[in-house]
Amino acid sequence: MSGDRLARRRDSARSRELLLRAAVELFAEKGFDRSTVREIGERAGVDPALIARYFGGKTQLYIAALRAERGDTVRADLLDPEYLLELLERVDRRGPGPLLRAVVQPHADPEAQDAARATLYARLVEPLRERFAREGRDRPELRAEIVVAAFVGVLLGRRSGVFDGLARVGSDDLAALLRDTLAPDGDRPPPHRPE
Amino acid sequence: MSGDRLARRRDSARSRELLLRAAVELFAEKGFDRSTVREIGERAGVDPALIARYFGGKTQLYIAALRAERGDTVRADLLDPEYLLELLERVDRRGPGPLLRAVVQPHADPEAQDAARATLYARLVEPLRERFAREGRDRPELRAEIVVAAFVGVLLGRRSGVFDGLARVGSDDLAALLRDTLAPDGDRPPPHRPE
DNA sequence: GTCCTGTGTCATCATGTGTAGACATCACGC
DNA sequence: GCGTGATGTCTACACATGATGACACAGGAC
Repeated sequence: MSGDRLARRRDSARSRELLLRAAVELFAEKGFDRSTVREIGERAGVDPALIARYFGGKTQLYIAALRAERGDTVRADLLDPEYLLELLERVDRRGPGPLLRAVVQPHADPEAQDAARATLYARLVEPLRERFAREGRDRPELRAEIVVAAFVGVLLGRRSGVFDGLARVGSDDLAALLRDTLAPDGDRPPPHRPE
Repeated sequence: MSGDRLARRRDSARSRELLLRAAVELFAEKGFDRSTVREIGERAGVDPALIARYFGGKTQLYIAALRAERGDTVRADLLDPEYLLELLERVDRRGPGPLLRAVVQPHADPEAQDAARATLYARLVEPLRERFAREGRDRPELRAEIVVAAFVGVLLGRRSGVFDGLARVGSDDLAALLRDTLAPDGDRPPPHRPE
């Protein structure tokens, strides 16, 4: 039983962890395509060949990074003011996770695509759907998807370098504005669509 | 004066045009990174080496594609129901343009990045900003950016293969829902946030 | 000590990429 | 007919990428 020590010279668990952490960062910063295994290895301080050994390949590492990011699952939905602000600030600090990227860019690898889909639903769509259903709104799932997609658009747009104001505004400020525009406040009467 | 004839066997203008059109399509379908000059040439039925000759390189071709897409500039903003629906249907038919991709993913090439920014502002942000300013809302530019980013999120999310319902819903249906959730209806009283 | 398994390092391969240049072929003026 | 510039075609290069396997070495079992 030598696996307990942390500062071992040769420690596969540690190498694995370093790779995973670097992968989360890089996939978040540059997306899956533009991140290279060599760069991940360099940031982790670990030989990139170990990616293949420990994860099986770049795609599997991506999926693992997706799962690792999910670790801090929160039992709240986007329309919860606290959660919204927290999410905004987290993205400010650590950048968007690999998950958010998947929302707007289809993956070539269907396996990665599906992992992203499952994670996204569990973390963001489903809580929102529940809220909408609870509030008795029509088509809760579709509404939840729309809000999530819109929200992700704003989050990513903020860092894309394309929007001047969006990049500069503070996260608390933005949170208020977002809830103002995105969130259908409960007190608004349900729109009667003629159909 | 032989440039007038259209069906010439050798016609640089025609080759250029074919390349440009194929580039717009491919950049829209797969994004800048995943599109290769060889594939563009193949789709255009033109030798890819001509890309370098006529445009200077892949990046310059991308910028040209951006400009070409702008051709159908409309004098309307996203909150105009007709324009919204039209945009939705166009994306349905032809996919998101290369422009929309730039909203959520920064480009490696700063020149391309800036071209995307300028085009985006002229086509989408600025009209919305004008509307908001006309309506006397506070921070019209920031609001415009938020709405555009959110809208792009939905458009791209629709095709990312991550959202089930979003991918299936019809564009007219979606347009109604979008105006319902995204658009701050003028008649809605400004929400009084207790804080 | 001597093996032996886990772990790390390195070189290399197969493939795809953008780009450049050499060469061929056409249109057109003379 | 023939040269000349424009246009198109093809090959090759230099490079990056993901993957793989051979080898080196540590660290404990016996």
